[in-house]
Amino acid sequence: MARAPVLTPQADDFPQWYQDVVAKAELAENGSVRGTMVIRPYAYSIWERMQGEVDARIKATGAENVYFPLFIPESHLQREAQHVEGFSPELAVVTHAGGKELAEPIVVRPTSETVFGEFMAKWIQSYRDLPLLLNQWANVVRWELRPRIFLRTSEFLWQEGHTAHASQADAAAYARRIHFDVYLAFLRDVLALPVLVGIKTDTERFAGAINTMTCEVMMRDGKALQMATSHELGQNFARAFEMEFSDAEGERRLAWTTSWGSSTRMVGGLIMAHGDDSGLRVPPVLAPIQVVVVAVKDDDETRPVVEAVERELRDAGVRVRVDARPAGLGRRLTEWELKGVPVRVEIGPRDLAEGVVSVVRRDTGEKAAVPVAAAAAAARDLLAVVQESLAEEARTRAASLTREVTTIEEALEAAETGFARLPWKTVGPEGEKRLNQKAVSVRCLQTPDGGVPDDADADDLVAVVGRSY
RNA sequence: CGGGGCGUGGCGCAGCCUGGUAGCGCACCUGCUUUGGGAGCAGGGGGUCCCGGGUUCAAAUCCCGGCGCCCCGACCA
Repeated sequence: MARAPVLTPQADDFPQWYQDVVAKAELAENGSVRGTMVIRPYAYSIWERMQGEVDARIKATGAENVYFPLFIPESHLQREAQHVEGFSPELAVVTHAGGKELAEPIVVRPTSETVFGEFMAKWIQSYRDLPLLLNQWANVVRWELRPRIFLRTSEFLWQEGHTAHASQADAAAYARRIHFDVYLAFLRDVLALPVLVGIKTDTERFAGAINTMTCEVMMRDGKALQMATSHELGQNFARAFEMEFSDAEGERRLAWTTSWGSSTRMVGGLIMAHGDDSGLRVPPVLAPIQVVVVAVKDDDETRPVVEAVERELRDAGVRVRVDARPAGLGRRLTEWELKGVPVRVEIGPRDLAEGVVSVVRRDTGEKAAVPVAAAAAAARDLLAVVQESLAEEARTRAASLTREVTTIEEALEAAETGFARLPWKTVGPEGEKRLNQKAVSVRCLQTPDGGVPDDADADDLVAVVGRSY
């Protein structure tokens, strides 16, 4: 049956499609201050699911949650030279409070390396205090030139981890553990995304870091989105904040620190990596609502069946929602499609007369008539199928839009539709500049087998280049 | 900062050129009928026309000056 298009088709205008989804699926709206956003209940529930999954993985690495203040003295930020330089253009600064001008301006945190540095320095006296593994869930503010809802907002929500270690090797190993066991695992297993892991080039590296690792994901329009980063900060922040400890031999030594973060940007990535012309497609493992049971008509015949299927699903541990609202059926189905609920069970008189219900997959639209008694099990079993199918589709798409090339010219051409892979030594800082002039960037450097390089100067590094958000 | 566009009920827009009762679609409220893909009919409510000044008998409309927002590029999770 022909359905009126609800959204601007992706092929017509991808950015417009994105805005349409955000609005029509009731995910978020612009706030009253430029660049800010109001996150609506459904998107927030997705974020809460992300938080839960990421938080559990962070804690499994041994880190503990804390909370640090929103305000940072301006002088703090200036303690690490590259750090200030990197962030000062996008700072929001408080100059007045309590009705008068402040003696020292207060910065609204754009990230918290500096405050964490100050306090971690106080808490670390001995090698026995190391490693110190902290994480916080917070909001940060960066006055971006061009805001885009979820992808780049002036204020956003994230988690930022800050750790201190006794040796560079330990810091490096921990940063990698976070990168693989938290970020890569979450993006791959929960968000069903194909992830490129690698390191950033000098120009793309975090301000103040000696090494930045990234998780890059291709969106459906072929552009890249950085979905999480982990930094080795060397001793730069430890030095700036005098983070010293006595080692086993009684020698005073400087700690090695890391920081790592992932943000509400991931919601935007989820939308753009899996969404189709009918709206969001939320992977079942993540979905706040995994199955929606729709009563075609809320009458005495369907109600008991709806309730039975709901109970059975709930008992099976499925996150289920019943929709027996009086609104027209078409409107309701459209809404659940926009919101990307992975599986729908439709229960109505026509099916019930034959003892069946309809079980529908959101990812493919495939519809099956299933006997009432088997409905809940069928819906539940579909969750794993949809999860894998979304993952496979994203994998295939990314692979088909990635080309192995040998020259900058070819890379530029490939970047018009997706990614290009080529030897880093044929790009180099000069080639990187040329790419940048055409709005193409080096997303990451990988080992030939797609791993994270341990040696940034290795001869055989592969550069993955593309356009990005 | 450069380039485009736009400010008119909650949302999307028309009206402006050529000044004269503020309009349409969606949404909302009430009732009835409906419910297998954005329901139908009937009735109803809701407006500092971005702000300030000017011209005029009369300004959403013309003139001057502000402000704000959105989109496309350079900076970034």
